Order: sequence, then structure tokens, then C-alpha cells
Amino acid sequence: MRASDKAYAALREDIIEWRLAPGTVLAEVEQSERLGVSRTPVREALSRLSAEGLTTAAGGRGVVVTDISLEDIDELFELRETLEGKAAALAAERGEHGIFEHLHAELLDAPAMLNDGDPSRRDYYALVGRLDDAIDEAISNSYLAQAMRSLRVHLVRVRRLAADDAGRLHAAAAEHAAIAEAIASGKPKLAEAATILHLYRSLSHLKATHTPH
Amino acid sequence: MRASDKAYAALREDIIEWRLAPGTVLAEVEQSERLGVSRTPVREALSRLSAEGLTTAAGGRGVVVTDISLEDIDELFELRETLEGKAAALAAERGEHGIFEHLHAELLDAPAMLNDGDPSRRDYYALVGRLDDAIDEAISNSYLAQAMRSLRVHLVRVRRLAADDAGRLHAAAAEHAAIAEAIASGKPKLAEAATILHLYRSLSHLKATHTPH
DNA sequence: TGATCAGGCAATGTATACACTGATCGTGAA
DNA sequence: TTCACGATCAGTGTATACATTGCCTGATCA
Repeated sequence: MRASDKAYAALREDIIEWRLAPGTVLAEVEQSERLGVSRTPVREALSRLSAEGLTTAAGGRGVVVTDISLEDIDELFELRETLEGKAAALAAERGEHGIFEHLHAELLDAPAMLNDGDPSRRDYYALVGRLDDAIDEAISNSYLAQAMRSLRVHLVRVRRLAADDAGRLHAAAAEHAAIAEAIASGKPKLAEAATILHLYRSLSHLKATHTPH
Repeated sequence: MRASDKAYAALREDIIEWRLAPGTVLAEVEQSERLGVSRTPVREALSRLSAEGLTTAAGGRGVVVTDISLEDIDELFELRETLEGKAAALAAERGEHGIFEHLHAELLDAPAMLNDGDPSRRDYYALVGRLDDAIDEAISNSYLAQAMRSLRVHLVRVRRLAADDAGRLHAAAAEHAAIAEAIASGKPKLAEAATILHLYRSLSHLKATHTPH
């Protein structure tokens, strides 16, 4: 593994997991010492992070972890609704129905994962991730897929502001199942509607349960 | 001006203007000699370009200019329709009407610019750019604005595949005027429709007149 | 006492030397 | 003649030394 990849992965993880709070200044020398690599790969890592929007170049004086808060959630979800709604519609038009039928069946069984402890909950998140991947694959539009990928990074950050309780996860699983079903049925409008409904509920839950920092 | 900025600007321009064809391998040493800077700023420039999608890291063996062709146009416009349609609608909801009324009036006068030579044609492009900027400003959604900015880079590239004749430019000016008018009137649906119509016509023209490379 | 200027310092920006990896070309053997 | 193995080399990956910039601090003058 390249040193720059290591530095990038470590910093990215630290930012997403809120171990590096927004506004934190990431000095090159400091980070290179902390991560055990030289300044060069750190610079490349910071450059990549800035391109993603996780950090912001602070004019000559290092880069800082980009600020993100509940204020950004509305903007974030506005874009998310646009992109993922369109993606779901396209997936319904172009996707292989069998794949989504299978995902639908799995999502209907998902609540069983959520009653147990933490380990199987990871399986649930992985299942939702597979639905996202299947949609990305089905739309066969690399630009749209790319736009959604870059958006999800920021979503993971704001998500950390809220706690996912079992009740919400059960509901979310049902919503995801509805999306998969709509795509499997080949109904674009329905798939888009199910996605927008899901996003709206996620947003409401996020706003209702957030823990201020 | 920093050397890395210089290298970035030069390479970006060369790629967009098709002086560097898709598939061209950009070796670090070669480019550093050509641009008169050392490898370090060239590396940073290439890193930024790859983040934008203009170049692609070719696994250990340098980076290559990302391939783009007519095949990509449909994907590109699919995303563009989604983003810019939404942006126009939001601008109609949130923008200051006066600004767009003014742009509308200017766009109605635009055909006068297009009868003359090349210099005033640049003014026309600048005017359209101001409309884009006004929409970006009006939507007050940095994530959406960012997504559109990164999309426009690729659009400029494919645009070079087609020649803009005077007839098309006249029509485009009228379409832009319609968009500005709809936004000024505060009608989201109308603004979105006008935008989608404009994009569809641009796409048709592009496909009809492209010169194969 | 406050403001301004100069000097130092810390951090980034750039260049270059060195390391390592993957490819290509040549040579030898089957 | 062809295939395989090895050596050379080109080119990237990393480290570090040097240059430059901008801020901060302290001292001096008004």
C-alpha cells in the first residue's frame, strides 16, 4: 500500500468519524509525524480530501476540516433527492429486474437482523450498500454515479450527528424494500416517489433526533 | 502565481482545447520540462485534474487524458438535465427577480452580438456565463452548485466536438431568455421546463453537427 | 501609551535525490 | 525459431533539503 493511500485513508476516516472536528487545522508536518510518513504523501492526501470537499484549503495557512452541521442538511438532501430520485427512476427503466427482486426479498427479511446485537446490524448496512451499488450499476451513467458517490461522503458525516434507533431502522428497511420493489417492477415514477419518500423520512428523523455538538 | 497553479491551468486548458487528445499519456518528467516547473507542482496539478475527471490515473504508469466522445454525451446530458432543471426551479423560488429580469432583457438583445465578428461573440458567451452564475447564486445550495460546476468542465470538452453556427446561437439566446424570464416570474415548473427544452435542443444540435475525430 | 516597522520564525511551496516497481528488450537454451 | 529468464531502464513514489511567504512579536518612536 502506498504511503499516500495510507495517509488519505487515515485522514478520511478520522474526519468522517468526527475524531477530527470541523475547523481543525491539518498542518502538514504535524500530520506527517502523526501518521509516520513524510510530507509528500500527506500533501497528496490533503489534496484529494480537498477535492472531495472534506477539507478546505485555508489560503496558504494549511488546510482545515470543512465545517458541516445541521445547516447543511437541507442543502445536502435537496441535491440527494434530485440525484437519487433520478437514479431510482433510471434503474427502474434499465436495471435487471431479477437483481432488485432478490434485493427486495432480502430487505423484507432485514428486520430480523435488527433485533440482534451490533454484528448483524453491520450486515444490514452492507445490504443497503448493495442496493446502492445495484442502482449505481443499473443506471449505466458514470457521471451520475460519480456525483452520487461524492455526495454520499458528506452524508456519512452528517449521519453521525444522529443516532439510529431500532425503530427508525425497521422503518428504513421497509422503505428500502419499497424502492427495490418499485425498481424490480420497472416503474420509474414509483421508484422515484419511493426514494423521495424515504429521503424525506430520513431527513425528518435526522432533524428530530440530532445531538448538538 | 504558484507553479502548481500554473501547471494546473496550462494542462487544464490544453485538455479542454483538445490540444491534448484523450488517451494521451501525461508523464511527470515530460510535462515538468514542457511547463518549466519541477515534478512536484506537476504532480499536484495532475492530482487535481484527476479529481475533476479530466485525467485518469493509469495504475502506476502515469495518468492519461480521460476519454470522452459522443458516447458520453447522453450520459452527460442526462445528469445535466437533472441538475440544471432542479437549479432553475430553485432559482425561480429563491432568486431575486430583478436580477433575472435584467438578464432577460440583455438576452433579448443578444442576437445583435451574434451578427458581428468574433469579439462580440465572446460577449455573448460571457452573458450566458453570467446567467449560469446568477442561477448558482440564487439556488443558495453549495452542494448543487458544486455538482454543476464539475459537470460543466466536461461539457466544455464535448462542446468542442460541434461547431456553433449563427443560427443555433440565435435560437439558444432565445431559449436562455425564456429561462431567465421564467425564473424572473418566479415559476419553478416553467423554469425547469424551459431549461429542459433548451438542453434537449442543444443536445440535438450537438449530435447533428458533430465532426468526428 | 499606542502605533508602526523590522526581524525572526513557522509553515507551506518547490526542487531534487534516492528507492522501488513494472516493462521491455536482448540473449540463451530447448 | 520460439519461449523463458534476466538485466537494464524508464518512470513513478517517497523523503528531504532549500526557498519563500505571511504572521507574530517586540522594540522604538511619536
